[in-house]
Amino acid sequence: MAARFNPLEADAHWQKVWEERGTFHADDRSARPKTYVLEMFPYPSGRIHMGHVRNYTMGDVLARYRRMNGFEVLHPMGWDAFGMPAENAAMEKKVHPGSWTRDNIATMRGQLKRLGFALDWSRELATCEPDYYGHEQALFLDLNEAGLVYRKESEVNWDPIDMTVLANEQVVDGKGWRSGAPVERRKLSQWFLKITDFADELLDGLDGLDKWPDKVRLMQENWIGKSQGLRFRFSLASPLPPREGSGVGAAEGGPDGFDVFTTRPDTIFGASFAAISPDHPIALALAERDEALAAFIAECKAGGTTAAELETAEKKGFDTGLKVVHPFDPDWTLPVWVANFILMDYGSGAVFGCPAHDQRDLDFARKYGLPVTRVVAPTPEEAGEPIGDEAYVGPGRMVNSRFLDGMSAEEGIKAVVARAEEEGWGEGTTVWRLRDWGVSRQRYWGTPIPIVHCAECGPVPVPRSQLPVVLPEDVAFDTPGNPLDRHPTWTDVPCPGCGGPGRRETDTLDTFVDSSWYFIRFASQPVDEPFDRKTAESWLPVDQYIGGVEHAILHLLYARFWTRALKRIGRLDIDEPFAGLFTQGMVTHETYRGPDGAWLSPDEVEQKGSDWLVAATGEKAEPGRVEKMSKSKRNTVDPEPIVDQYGADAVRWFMLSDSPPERDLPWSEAGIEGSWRFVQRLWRLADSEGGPASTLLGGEPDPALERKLHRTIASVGANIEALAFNKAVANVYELANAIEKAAPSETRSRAVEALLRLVAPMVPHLAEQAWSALGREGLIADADWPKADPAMLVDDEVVIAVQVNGKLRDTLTAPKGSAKELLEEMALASEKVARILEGNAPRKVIVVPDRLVNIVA
RNA sequence: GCCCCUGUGGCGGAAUUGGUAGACGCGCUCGACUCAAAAUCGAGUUCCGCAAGGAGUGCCCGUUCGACUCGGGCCAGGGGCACCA
Repeated sequence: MAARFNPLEADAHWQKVWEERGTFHADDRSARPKTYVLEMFPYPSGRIHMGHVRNYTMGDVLARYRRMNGFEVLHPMGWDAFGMPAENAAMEKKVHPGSWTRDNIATMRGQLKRLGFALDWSRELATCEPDYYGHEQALFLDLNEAGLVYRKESEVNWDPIDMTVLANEQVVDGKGWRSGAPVERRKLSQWFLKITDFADELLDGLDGLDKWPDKVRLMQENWIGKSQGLRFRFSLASPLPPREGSGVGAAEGGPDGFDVFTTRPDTIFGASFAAISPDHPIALALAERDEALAAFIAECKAGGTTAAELETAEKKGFDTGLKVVHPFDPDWTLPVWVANFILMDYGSGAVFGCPAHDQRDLDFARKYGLPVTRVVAPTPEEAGEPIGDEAYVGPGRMVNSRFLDGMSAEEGIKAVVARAEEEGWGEGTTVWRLRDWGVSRQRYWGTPIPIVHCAECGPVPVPRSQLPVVLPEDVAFDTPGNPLDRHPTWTDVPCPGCGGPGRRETDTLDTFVDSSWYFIRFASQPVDEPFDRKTAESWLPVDQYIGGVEHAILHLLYARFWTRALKRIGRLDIDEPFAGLFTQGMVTHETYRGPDGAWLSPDEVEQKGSDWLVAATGEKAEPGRVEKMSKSKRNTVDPEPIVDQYGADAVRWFMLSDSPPERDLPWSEAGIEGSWRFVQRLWRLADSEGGPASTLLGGEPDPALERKLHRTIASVGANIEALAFNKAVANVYELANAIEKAAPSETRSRAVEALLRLVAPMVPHLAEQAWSALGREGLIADADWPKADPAMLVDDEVVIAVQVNGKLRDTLTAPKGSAKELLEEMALASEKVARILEGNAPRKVIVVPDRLVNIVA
């Protein structure tokens, strides 16, 4: 064997062998049990970053481990290839988004291949190619036919410079993130998917996802935001006031009331006002003839929408002079205010204010001098207690509430809902925070929405025979806006309905649609349809999905919706797309700032004593926090040169070591050096067995090493299964240490071979190289995972802790399963114990068999 | 504001159901090898203390023979949602 492991040669060699043999091709018709391991596919931004390396290494270890355990593993890779960065690059660098994207894919594919991932590259897909998005268009039409798609006017963030719609995340302090222009609210006709139809099942389905992190389930639950309560109608005590100057009353047929929603109908007798949103139709109608109100509404809209501004925003209101009638008392009227804290797009855009039991309402009431009446009291004594600065939101019994008095709050809720439904002025309802999914994007680089607009027929679906609707290639980005809008040879087509002049829909689909079904296409990719149902169902759901927590809500919720929608329309009988989910932490690195406050890259600084200096100038530098690698903080580390220097295995090993995978991993030079050393150490260990000449014959058995080996086999497997890679790595180190210390023996030879199998999923190139150097048949990738002998997992002797008053004083060794009496006797015989007891008899002795003896003095 | 997570050596972190805290790695110290260095190998490394011993898992209480682990109350850091009625 060579003295050193040479990753530059070995990596390329084994990657070629795996590829030529098709080692990691997933066979749809395999008789082995199937498993599907998937990492979130990357956006082809240009180059692979450390986050990708970490993500794909984790999935790879699991995929290779399952393969060695007899599974047919589907582990595919593709590209989430549509999106804005390609268009931005087109504008800045004068390249076509398509060629920019495809170049990036080529670069990144090459980088991924150098890491030796066990991927089935024959299933590679890119969402920007017609053979993917054409099928997506077909699925869109399926959903449309099923009534799950609709078109509606909706407000969007419009950037007047870039002439495009911005996502909320792209609006920074009310300005476009790129142009810096103040963002306008515009109404546009947009396409929506009816995700709200699935709100209940998406919520209920979370309960079954027991292999998801609780955190993600909770985030989705909050996002879906189910609120149960009462929706009821307030009647206006008098019609809308006369139109100014006209002397005429409210237009006939005008509103005679409005709906409100509450989760606390029990507090109805604590109502002291009604409040409507500044966007409420009644507010808008009143504003037409009331300049003061119009000014107030304008003021509300001017306020910032950032979290910090909302936090400090004052509760502001405007008394309309209108009154509504209390539903339980025709003689009781409440004033109607327009209030800045009422949202038009939640519930009905109107509420009743119960200041005693809602903090917002209380702040509002105190400011405008409205009455505050307690209607819930935690104890009878507190029934008469006035409300101070804090609303009472806890449980209690109803007071000052007529027929509700004495009930619990829960009983009160039921009673009011029952009465409202009986009398016909309200009903128990569920209100969701979840909104329908607006999928229209006024952009070029996305899946064209397969619709043609016709003056006669309205929006008409493109016939399936004409799919895919392919993006035109000849587009220019020298003018802002969507180039599809000014591309007549593409847009102007006959209406599929009547044959008259039609115009293609120029909106493209949100890229989250692309990622809502790619895992299905990976499982089955026929040419003529999106997927073959039987084949897809044979792989799905994804057994283990791994990715960043930043997708905890949107992507994962959309994919869950899409899967359920396909089920509802009878295309795929899968409820949940991802049975297991794991969200990995970020790769972080130290940060530094120079004397001018500018970020410095870590190799621009050097340490001198306890100070950090700018290497070039000798000025003082300030170390910052260890943060997520980002270009702006200048603390990124490009994986490729690292792979050049240390090889794929050292990088992979580092990604798995030390930090628990769900937590952040701090990158360090010392860490990668350590991984490199360990890879070489594994090689020397294999080498110590003498290469192909090693016979595995003769020598004495080594029972201690044997036990260590079997323990390690069991725990490495369990830890990989649990994705606790850092622990699996620690187990491997322990075994390696034990083997190194062991004298040559038959056991030691077998231990080395087993060790290679154990590390094969993590450092596959080294494992193959050593396997072959030891003259073993075939590939270690095809080898079986070693079996742990259960008999070897138990010791025949155990070390027993001897405590006095719970403090460790001594240890003793006893045969496993020794009687309590024997252990107690042995413990009391301890000199150290005797010294502490000073001849006094112990008050009590607790013996935990095979564990400890605790003497209470 | 509401909800959630995390606090263990110089650092990353281990620790079945409450049962020997600090596995494993990094770093550091000393030693071997070397003309020297790197690599490698050996020993050590929670803190205080020469030692005996004592203290110790963010802080304070509590439950227990025994608490990193369970309960109550704080503090700090991170994340999610957010005038959600």
